[in-house]
Amino acid sequence: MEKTYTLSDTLNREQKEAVLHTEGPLLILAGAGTGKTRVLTNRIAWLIEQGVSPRHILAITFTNKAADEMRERVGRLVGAGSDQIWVSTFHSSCARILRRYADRIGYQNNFSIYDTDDSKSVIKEIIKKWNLDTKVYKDRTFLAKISSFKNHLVDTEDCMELAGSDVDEIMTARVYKEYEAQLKKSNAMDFDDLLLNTVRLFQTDAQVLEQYQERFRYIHIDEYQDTNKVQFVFVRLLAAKYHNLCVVGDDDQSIYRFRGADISNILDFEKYFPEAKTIRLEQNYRSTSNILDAANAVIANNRARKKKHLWTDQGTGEKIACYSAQTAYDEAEHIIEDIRKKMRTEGRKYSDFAILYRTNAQSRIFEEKCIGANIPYQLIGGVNFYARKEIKDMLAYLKTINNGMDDIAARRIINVPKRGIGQASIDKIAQHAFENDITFFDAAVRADQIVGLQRAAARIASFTEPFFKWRSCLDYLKLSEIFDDILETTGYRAELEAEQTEEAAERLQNLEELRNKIVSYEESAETPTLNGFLQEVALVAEIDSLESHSDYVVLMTLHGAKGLEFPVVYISGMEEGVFPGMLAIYSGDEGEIEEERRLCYVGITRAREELMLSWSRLRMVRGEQMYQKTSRFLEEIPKELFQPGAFEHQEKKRISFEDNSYTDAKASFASNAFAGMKKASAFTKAPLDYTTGDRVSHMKFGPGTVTAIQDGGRDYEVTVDFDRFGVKHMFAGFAKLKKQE
DNA sequence: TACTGGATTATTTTT
DNA sequence: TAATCCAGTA
Repeated sequence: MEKTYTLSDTLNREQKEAVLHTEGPLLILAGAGTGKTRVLTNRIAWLIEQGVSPRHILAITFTNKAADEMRERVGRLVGAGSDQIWVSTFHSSCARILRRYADRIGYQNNFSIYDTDDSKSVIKEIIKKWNLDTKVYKDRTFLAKISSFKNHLVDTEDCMELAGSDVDEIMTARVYKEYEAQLKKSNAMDFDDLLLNTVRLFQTDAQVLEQYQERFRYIHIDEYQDTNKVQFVFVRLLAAKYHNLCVVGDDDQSIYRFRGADISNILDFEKYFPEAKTIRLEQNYRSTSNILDAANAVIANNRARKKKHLWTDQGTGEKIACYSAQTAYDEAEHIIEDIRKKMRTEGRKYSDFAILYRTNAQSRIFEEKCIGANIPYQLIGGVNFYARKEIKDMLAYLKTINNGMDDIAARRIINVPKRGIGQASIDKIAQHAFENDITFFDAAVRADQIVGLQRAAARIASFTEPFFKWRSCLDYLKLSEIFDDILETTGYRAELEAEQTEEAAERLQNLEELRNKIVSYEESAETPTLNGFLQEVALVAEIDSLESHSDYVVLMTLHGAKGLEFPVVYISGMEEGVFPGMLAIYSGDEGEIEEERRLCYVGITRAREELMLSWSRLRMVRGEQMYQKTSRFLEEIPKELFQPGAFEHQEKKRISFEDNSYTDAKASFASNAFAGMKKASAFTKAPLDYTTGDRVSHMKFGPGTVTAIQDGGRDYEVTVDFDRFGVKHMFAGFAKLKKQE
């Protein structure tokens, strides 16, 4: 008992309340940095302390990394037994359940897990097979729609019904149906299927459901604001028996609407569980008040949210820095320079810094600058390790060994490395497989019986034959040994070695790294299997690779930063069209802008002590230079929170492409930005209807006289002497000057 | 069958 | 800009 006391002593009143409320549904509204992880870990520890078996506790986290951390922290609190708790992500949990029971819903338990690339390949095949016009029907669109259907528990039948008589919708429904058929035939599930099929399993098999309800009597869901419909149903089913469901979330940090996250899950929690208790955590232990005030000011502009008051007693701290750059290059340089300066003057470590940006495409410049400045950095996101060609190739071999029905995997590697099997042959095999309703691999095995393939048969056999050997070796050879044999037997390694290029060397190195991962899996798993390895690999997130104990500057997207914190945070690209992104602006949907604003809130609240916001006037967007206005989010932060002088300096540098008024109506702001962007990107120098000496008028600055016009390449740079505001330089495309008659 | 080069087109964010 | 696609050639 006394152990529990010390444990609760480190908690504030609300936190303690949340820890002690163990029976019945509980909603913890935990603002950024209010110690929700501490509450969760202490709560789990308390449960165990109360005699609840660790076996009966389930905790769903957002990433594998968060799961590991939580398990470790609970372990430190309670000692032995913590390894019995299920702590994992939604996807891993479902995969684990399905590995046992997928056969009850018509799959084999060794099913493959398709990543987005694989799914895309399936869609592409369908589009090709049906000769659809690729101008009209995009794989991306189908994929997004199918994913959305699955997240909303809409099956192919429902989908067809919903489509009504709309031609495009009917086509989508047909593609969806075919896609499902393909995956089923390949004994494969995509990411969404993991959840959907678990729900189906629970709904069709009362015995299995009951078993897991009994097992998970105490359920915890972290980042609840980012759950979608299927996840909600999954949770509801599991909790239906004991009702001991504790969810933690912050509606202001919901940033995954695009993948189906349904904010009403958290907003309406009390509706679904009328007996629910709600506890709000509002004391922030992370940031200084300047940072917190900025975050609060930004998020206050959102309408769809629960009002809350986050506060801190960490002191006011440093004011917020900002930097207005000419180019993205300049911006990166300044940030890197700032890091170096702080390393010298404040005695910081590299790992104190995080550079955040809206899109992965922005990362490259920072990478370059870090290399140039000799700063060790860790890039999170971008090209996933497991998405690299050589990795996917080798995994496809492993998948084909594991699940011969996996057509996507088999097709991927039938001619990799080159075996002289061309598209024509591959199509014939696929055709034969289709006609005889067998798998692609099996069709390849009997290539010698397929009309027109006799000549290629030997080459195809050289592909299929080794698989029989590998499959029979599975029981007595180690995974890593089979891996080595694949590299040798297929000549994959030899082919790369022969290339003698830097790129090939890098690929070889990546393969070595993959081998290391196999070895470490073999060492850590209690019963290592090929199946298990493939599952683990399919569900790792980029963020899982973040090494929090080593000394690196971290580069990542704002999304990636969720749940993390850093002493010093840089948020770059604070420009309309970048952040908020142009899709959000174009959509005209205020909800989209609000999502971006939440993302901004998440970004700001990552900072503990120092925050710098930066933007660039000029930015290269898909090969085109674009001039953009500063982000509206910047305007939403009270000026007095910024470092004194920071803005005067900006004003000068910013000249006046289009003024950003702090007082002006926000509404016109958005439409201006839109107009400006469109001009900057879409047009090439419309002829001007005024010349030097003409009287013109500007929307904001009023009347003035044109004193100079300079051809700036893409646009004219116009100098105007305004009657009331003095001389300003501006680009004609932005200024929208009207000639006065 | 494999490779080259020109054309085309795409852009959030991630399990 | 960068990745992907397609047509024509070896």
